[in-house]
Amino acid sequence: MLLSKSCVYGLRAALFLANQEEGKFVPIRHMSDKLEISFHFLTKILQQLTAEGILESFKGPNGGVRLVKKGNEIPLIEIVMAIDGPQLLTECALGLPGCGVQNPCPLHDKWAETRDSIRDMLENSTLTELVHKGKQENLRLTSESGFDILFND
Amino acid sequence: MLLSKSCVYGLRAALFLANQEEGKFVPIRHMSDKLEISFHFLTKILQQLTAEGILESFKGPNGGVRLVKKGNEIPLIEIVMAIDGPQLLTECALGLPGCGVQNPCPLHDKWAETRDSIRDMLENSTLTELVHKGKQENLRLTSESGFDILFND
DNA sequence: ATATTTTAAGACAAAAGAGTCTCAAAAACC
DNA sequence: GGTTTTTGAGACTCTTTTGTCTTAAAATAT
Repeated sequence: MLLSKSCVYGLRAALFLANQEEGKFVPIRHMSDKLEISFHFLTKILQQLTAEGILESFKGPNGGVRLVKKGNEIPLIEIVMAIDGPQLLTECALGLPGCGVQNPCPLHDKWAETRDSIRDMLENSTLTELVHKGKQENLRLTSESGFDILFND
Repeated sequence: MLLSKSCVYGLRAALFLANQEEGKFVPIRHMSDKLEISFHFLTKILQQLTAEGILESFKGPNGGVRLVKKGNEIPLIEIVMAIDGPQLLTECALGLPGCGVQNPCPLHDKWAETRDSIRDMLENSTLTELVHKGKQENLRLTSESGFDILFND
């Protein structure tokens, strides 16, 4: 698996937030319902994103979480780094510690190329970009429903 | 993590075998010592490769395992598919079941591209190719030693 | 103040991945 | 036949990931 489940849930939630009215706090319970993710689990994941400064949270009635920056300023890589850490883009494909240009494994060069294309994808896709694409084509954010679920309450 | 640890160990062992005299059975104990992988764990992994028809095994003195095909006929993807299965190259990046051209998630197109570049790398690198590269430049197959460990007994 | 709504924190449980161990089965050698 | 060397199969343990639950703390409203 490329991304952990936590990371995937974090990405889905971030896309959800990027589709909301800017600056509005959205309750995690609402997101967990819409995105079909366990409330407590999602809470834990979003706490990480809050700790990393990607989200802001507010307690109490009308509280919730929201993006600190605008969605078009947040590439996917930020979410991935915050949750899964840099391993995906730094680790040796053969698992050898300290593999790098100086002391490579036989796969190093080829893997470095592939890794760069993963990095590029994650750096060059912003939340807003994917939300627009998703809305235009009514693509899916859950196993069943498309982006429209984010509106019909 | 892109590949599971089992898969990485399987790849290292396959490279080791591709560097041995063709047709010779190599005891797993010998490989586990050289590659610094737990004997029992490596045994279990290589049993999978045997079950998948990538290795042949032979019991008793002078027994061991060997590659069924020549190393230059075995791309890395064969080992990866045998151990980790096709998930890496089929699964949706957002974890949505049934994501595909018909019913894509917002990341589908970009991820499909990236995934293709991973597939290409794994399809276009053969064991022999990496062994040659490794021998020429004395690259590493373990955390400490280079390819020369495969010779010095 | 008290009750309600929300996130925060952390204990706990279940499942999957990684790794160890034991015993059986096959082959070779004596 | 018995001993040794090897893989095969499976039970078992440890660790990490995933997921659940409980309680606390902050904010709001009445």
